[in-house]
Amino acid sequence: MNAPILCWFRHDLRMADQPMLAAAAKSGRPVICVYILDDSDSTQWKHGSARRWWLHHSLSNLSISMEKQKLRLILRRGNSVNELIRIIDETKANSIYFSRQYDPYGTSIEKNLTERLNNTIKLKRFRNYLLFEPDQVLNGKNEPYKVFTPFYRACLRQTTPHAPTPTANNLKNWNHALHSDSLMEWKLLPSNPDWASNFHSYWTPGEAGAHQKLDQFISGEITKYDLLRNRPDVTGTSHLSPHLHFGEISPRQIWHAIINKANPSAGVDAYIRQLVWRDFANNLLFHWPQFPEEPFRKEYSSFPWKPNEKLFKKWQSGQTGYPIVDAGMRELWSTGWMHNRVRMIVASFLVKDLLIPWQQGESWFWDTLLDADLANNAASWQWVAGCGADASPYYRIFNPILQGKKFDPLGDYVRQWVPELKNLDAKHIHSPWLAPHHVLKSCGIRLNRDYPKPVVDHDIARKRALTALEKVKAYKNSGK
DNA sequence: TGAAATGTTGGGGCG
DNA sequence: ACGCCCCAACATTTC
Repeated sequence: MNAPILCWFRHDLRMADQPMLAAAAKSGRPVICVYILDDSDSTQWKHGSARRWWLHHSLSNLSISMEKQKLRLILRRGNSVNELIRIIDETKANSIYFSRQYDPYGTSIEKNLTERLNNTIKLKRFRNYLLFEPDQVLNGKNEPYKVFTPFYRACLRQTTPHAPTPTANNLKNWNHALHSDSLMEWKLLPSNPDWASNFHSYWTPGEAGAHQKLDQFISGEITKYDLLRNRPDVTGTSHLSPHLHFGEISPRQIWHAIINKANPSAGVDAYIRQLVWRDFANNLLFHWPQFPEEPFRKEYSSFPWKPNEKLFKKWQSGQTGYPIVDAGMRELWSTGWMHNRVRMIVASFLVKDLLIPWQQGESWFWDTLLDADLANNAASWQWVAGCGADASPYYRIFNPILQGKKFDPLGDYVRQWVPELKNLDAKHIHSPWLAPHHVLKSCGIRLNRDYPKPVVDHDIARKRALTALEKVKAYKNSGK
């Protein structure tokens, strides 16, 4: 009669706007809260190194929040379905509540669980990772959208995302002995070397940190978001991405907080639009599970990539000789995050100037980004590579010098992350190899010693990329 | 959520 | 003072 409810936490590591907890509280039955670290599948998309750091702190935080309500977070490691069934056996729980995921691995776990349980246990699936459900935003032909803008319009025509669920405060923990791993045993934190030692000065994982970032953003930059979001040299973005990815805050909470607290402005509209991009990426991944591995546009499988470990390492370590690219890659390494404008620039450079397969860049981002999200990562890399669903009609090659001048006009972003160039003036900082000798000398820069010369000449690389593209066109015209 | 190529304009140097 | 050329600076077209 009073069997406990198993509340299975996934990408929703929060207590507020948590419909599964609210529903469990309403039932009056005791709850067992569990998080499972599932490294069992053989895919390459396990938690990346940076995400493991975040996960550790997020779980630690969630666990403390739970203790305040006399709840306990059970940690298990292993195959999700096996562990859930094990806990069912150990506790005689008769329901599992959880939030739906949209990635291939998340959905396959849900499917396996449903099959294994075969209706013996009540499964209740909640929806709160996205604003809109990918299987409900469909075009006139009842097909998923492949282009962002129509998708966006269709979303805005839907019912407004409902208000956040009130936080449950009368939950009863199922107080019986139940094994939990200790978080430290999972060794999610890096050591030898601890490359994340500096992350705490940029990030506060956990629900409170998420709301702090949101409040700051709403009372500050949001009204100018449309103007500032492309400027890596100023604080113009919300920095919510890792919090969102781990579900420490839900997109609905963000949506409603913005609508209720911020003055209507072009900045607000632009930000909401970006939130919907997140839905769009998940929509693509949901309907196209191979999205992280294969080009959406088939003809791109004929693109003559030139994998090159040496150049790839220079890109990873921020030693390409293009300051805006190197600044971005070093920001990523130092902080686990990179400004979105710069992500596009470094991605374009890898894929178009170096002709290195986009999947390699995707994997590096997956390992180093705290906000690494399968859908967003795949959609963004495919977009830059030109093989995505929403590709532009022309082949877009970013010019790293022009992008630098345009979006880091004073060079402050470069100075912050490429300190060897910090004395260079704005005129030369995005192309130090073009600076006169006396300028370099007075700034204490010896090219190829203090800072590399460009690993490729952009003008030549650009022409090479256009030539490479001819293969794709020929393949397409040959009728696939 | 580009940028190169091409076209147009207008000011200044200069014969 | 005039016409001519040069070439920034800006606008439009094209991929």
